[in-house]
Amino acid sequence: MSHWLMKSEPDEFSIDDLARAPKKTTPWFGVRNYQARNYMRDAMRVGDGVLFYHSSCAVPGIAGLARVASGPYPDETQFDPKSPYYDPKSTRANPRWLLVDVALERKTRLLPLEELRARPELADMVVLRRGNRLSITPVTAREWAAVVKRLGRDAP
DNA sequence: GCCAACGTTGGC
DNA sequence: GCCAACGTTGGC
Repeated sequence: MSHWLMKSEPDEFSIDDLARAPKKTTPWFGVRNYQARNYMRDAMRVGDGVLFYHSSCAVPGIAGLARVASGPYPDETQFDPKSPYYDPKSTRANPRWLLVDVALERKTRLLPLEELRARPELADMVVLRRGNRLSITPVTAREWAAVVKRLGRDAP
């Protein structure tokens, strides 16, 4: 099993939105970066662990645990001219953007970016690398275990 | 709002 | 295929 960290802006789609979603599951729509797409298309497997990360907000950090819940399939928003994620160069016959479903495991306390940076055992996390902007990054088994340990119990 | 870092685009 | 210009990300 592999592990991943997936960023979402809580103003757009938060851990609470995921908790309210049908079956607590959402298609991970809107990714328009090839490397992140390739992770979803080629590397993710159903059941892989996901750290749900809140970005571009007052206190960025890990907000919950989730799982990959489907294989890859086309992101519908690329075909919708009214969507901000519309891609006129993509066709249904040859869709450019694929996604996977993500299902909530549990909401946790917020584990702030600042705390991630402060932990020596997490120092090598890809998401912490200088200049990193990838919205999906791999997480090692060791990092996953260390994060889960620090997350502790569920959010009240 | 600033700005460093990075990905993408497009002219050549 | 190079690379400058531009746009975006995302922490601060």
